[in-house]
Amino acid sequence: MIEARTGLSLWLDRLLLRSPLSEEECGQLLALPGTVERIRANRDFVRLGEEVTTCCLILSGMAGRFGQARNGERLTTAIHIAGDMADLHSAVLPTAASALQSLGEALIYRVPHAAIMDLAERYPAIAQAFWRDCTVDSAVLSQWALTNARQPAMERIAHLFAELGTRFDIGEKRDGANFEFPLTQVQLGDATNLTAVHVNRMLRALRENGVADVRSKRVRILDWKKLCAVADFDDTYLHLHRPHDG
Amino acid sequence: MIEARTGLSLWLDRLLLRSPLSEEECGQLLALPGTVERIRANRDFVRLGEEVTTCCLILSGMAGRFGQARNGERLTTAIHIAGDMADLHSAVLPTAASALQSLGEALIYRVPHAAIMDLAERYPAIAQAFWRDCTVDSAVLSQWALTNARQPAMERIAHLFAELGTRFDIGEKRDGANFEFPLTQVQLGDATNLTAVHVNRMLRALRENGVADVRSKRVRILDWKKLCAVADFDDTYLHLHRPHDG
DNA sequence: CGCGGTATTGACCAGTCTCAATCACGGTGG
DNA sequence: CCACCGTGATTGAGACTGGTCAATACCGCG
Repeated sequence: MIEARTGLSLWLDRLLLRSPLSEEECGQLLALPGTVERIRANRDFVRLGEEVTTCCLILSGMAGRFGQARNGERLTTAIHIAGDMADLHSAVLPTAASALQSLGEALIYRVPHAAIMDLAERYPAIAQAFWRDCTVDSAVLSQWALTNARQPAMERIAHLFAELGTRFDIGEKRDGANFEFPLTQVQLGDATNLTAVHVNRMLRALRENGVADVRSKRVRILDWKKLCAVADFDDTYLHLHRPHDG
Repeated sequence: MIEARTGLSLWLDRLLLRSPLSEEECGQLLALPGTVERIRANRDFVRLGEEVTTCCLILSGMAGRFGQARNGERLTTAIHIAGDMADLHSAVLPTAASALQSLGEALIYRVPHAAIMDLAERYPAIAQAFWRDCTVDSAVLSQWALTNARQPAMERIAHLFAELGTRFDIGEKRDGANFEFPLTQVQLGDATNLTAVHVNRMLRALRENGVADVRSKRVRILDWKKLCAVADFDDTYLHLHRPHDG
């Protein structure tokens, strides 16, 4: 279970960025029980409307959260990377309003709601940290909605890359300017509300303008400044910087 | 302060739909301190990026939550009615990521974060209720994003009316098929991601098809069945029905 | 080596936006 | 009591972003 431990600690690091927790509380969080599960590429591992009893921590790979219209069209509303508790919200709202799909192959750690809620009940600071984390998620979603609604196609795609790059840059040795990106162009379209055809055209434009090169499941950001300018990107909404220190 | 008491009790009713709370806990919630404030029509009363120290309970009127792109364009991400704690999330994330604007004239009750967090710390069940409520808000936002992204103009507008009608129908004598709606067509466009011109054309179409009549700050739903069909509306995402009773 | 899924490109189409003119209505001052 | 004014509503004509349809190329894998 070394994998799970690493994932929990990644997650804890992120919680600590936003909420102060005592030694004891950290220990309790790192000791959360669960089971590791390997998810094959592009599989739904939480289905829409399902009654869920666990939260899913991403250990490796990526996962998309998405909603679905009655005609079956999907819209990805969040992309989760290793160290994200993808559906912490399900602990208080177990009927999945949005589903989860692996993007490429992924490894997850399923933590029972019971264990999560038990900690929340016994440690007010942990409850607050959970609440806050869900709130940040919601802020990210709100930005996502704004970008998808108000920006043209290229800006939307650029924004997604800028967001992911920034998140990869935090707290790890991963390179925010060159990261694995296992989404197909269709999936990228689901996230940016575009057709695969148009995604393709925009990726070409981004490459030709020397902004970013997306190829063979990998994003290479060529010019971070240009990317942020194109994307109208400002990372404050991600709340990845401690409010009261350096 | 009779007004404030009524608003708090409306809010409590909604909390109780989703979370069980003891007599004592209900009493504590109803006793939350705060100050009543009258907001003139179409005024921002929480500005973007501002450090907030209170949560705003809507006592009467309507308020819009919105995000803003750097070019100043707004996107309304939620519409709040009387009895909604519009920015409960600000209690754990005081830097306003989205602003609040009165839609028409409104009356609000500002509750200090300190009082909210104090209750959350002393009563785990209250903390959980708050967390759950923010999560429902997030689910609503997610549906909003899906609708705005994937549905054509008329469906989006219809969906908004269906959602509001449903929310008005709960727990009060207000009529969900005929309610005050003080938004201008520009503001309605901000919420549905359309221009005022196109909103106007779609409202006409809704009227001509006998679905809904929107005129002089009032929505009249002519045919609820048709409206839901047009809107592809399903109210489960609002979580307005108690999970375990009738 | 062939197959299935993915990527790429082109030609054309459609929903929504933009620009612009006109209308309706509530409030104000004379 | 009425002319005036400003905001919001309504309507038309034309432009543009992104979607649809369709053909072809690529690539990993059995």
